[in-house]
Amino acid sequence: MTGQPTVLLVEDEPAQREALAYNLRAEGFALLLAETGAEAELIIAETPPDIILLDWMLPELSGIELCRRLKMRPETRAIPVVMISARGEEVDRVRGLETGADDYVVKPYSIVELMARVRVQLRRVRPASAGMVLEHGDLRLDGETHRVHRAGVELHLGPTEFRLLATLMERPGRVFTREALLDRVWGRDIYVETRTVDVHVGRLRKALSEAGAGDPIRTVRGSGYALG
Amino acid sequence: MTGQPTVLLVEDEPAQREALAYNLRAEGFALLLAETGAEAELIIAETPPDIILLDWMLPELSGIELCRRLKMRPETRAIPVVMISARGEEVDRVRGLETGADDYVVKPYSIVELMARVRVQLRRVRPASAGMVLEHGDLRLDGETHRVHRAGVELHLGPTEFRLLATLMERPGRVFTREALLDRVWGRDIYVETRTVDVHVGRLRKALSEAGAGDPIRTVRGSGYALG
DNA sequence: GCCTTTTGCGACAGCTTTGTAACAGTTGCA
DNA sequence: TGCAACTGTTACAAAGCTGTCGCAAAAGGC
Repeated sequence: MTGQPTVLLVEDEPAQREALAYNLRAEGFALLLAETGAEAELIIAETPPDIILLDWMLPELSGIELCRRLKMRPETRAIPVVMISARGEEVDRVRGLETGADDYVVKPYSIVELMARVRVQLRRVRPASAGMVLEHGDLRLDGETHRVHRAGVELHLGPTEFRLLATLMERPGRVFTREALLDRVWGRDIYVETRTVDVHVGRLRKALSEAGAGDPIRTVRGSGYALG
Repeated sequence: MTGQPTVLLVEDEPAQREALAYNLRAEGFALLLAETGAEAELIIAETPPDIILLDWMLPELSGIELCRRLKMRPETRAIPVVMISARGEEVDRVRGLETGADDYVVKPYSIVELMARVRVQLRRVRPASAGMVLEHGDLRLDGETHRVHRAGVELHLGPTEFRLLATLMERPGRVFTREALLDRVWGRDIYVETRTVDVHVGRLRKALSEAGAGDPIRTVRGSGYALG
């Protein structure tokens, strides 16, 4: 269906818009631009983007209001919205997320961080494993039915263990650091102890061992974990 | 282990400097700032950074001249320099690299791209960081899976031995002094006995000997060690 | 050949990293 | 409400790795 993901950037200030647009294009995204909330709504109706970058302060229809509207309609609800705000108060962060925004960036923000957040949101919507069937060795993970089999035997995993296994299976053999796993499995801004990863790997191993022999997860001392 | 890498940013225009500085900090780099070439030289002498971001246009001592100077002195030659330029002609690109700059970015540049280039350069200096596959003779080291094979046989290395081998394999034939190895494998600020290197080379040799015949590591009496 | 310097390497104590059970807090649901 | 499943943290033990020492062996120097 699509090549690169489509990003809708809604920002009224020209300088900001150009800087962001430049970096988004350089990242290889297909770009849609809107200066006002109303304009954004038209574009969304016509060409639904994969993700929306939304400035908080907009003339006419404010970003926060637009976001609320989007999250009300079922056909646009699924599109992730990343809010960009000049204000940094905690209140705003909470309010921003309350309106249904999926993530939130406060100026001055790091472009690299923003790009990372965009990528995280995109991964959420079109994750490599969503609807995909991952196979490796005697393992089989179905992203659509959320079922996992080992050597034909179905095994029961909790949500976190499922995502953990899916992440490892996306790139079999590759070593993931605990930080990378926290990032991909738990999410960027959640703070959890590094060691929590170990515990979940342990749980995953236990579940796997009940369906087949041998440990498919490799511990790489000093670095992290890998599949196979 | 090693702390975060130190980046020296030399840029006279405040707006540019602040934007870059912000993004570099957000990436977790330790940051040194200089506004002029002369200032940069002082800082480099005092606290050698891991990498230098250098604006082409600088008052007093121009970026290109500073770069040439740095590449002349042996003690600063190894520090990678990434030039930032306002002009985009091919001529300049070539000239920039001719002066010894390791990479080159033309304004307007994507911050993400710049960061990527910085990381590439850092990886060159700090070994074994990324997913490179190094091969030499019957040896094969995969940075992504952290696996090492000799003549097809997998061998098990501890983290330090792995990094040591990776360092040697990055420049086969080159003789590394014990100090250089301590610097690259153990990290700049850790103090360990010089002789510790010998012990680890010994361990590495032992591990290698279990997978194949012949010692691929050469001892250069009075100097250090080299691969092949 | 003898003496000096340098390197190889076994041994070991101490340390860091990892595995795992236990526990308390949460959430979702009947 | 109570229950069941799941989560994150902690503490402790086990495993594995590290750095240093000491002495033997090797390599030069003369």
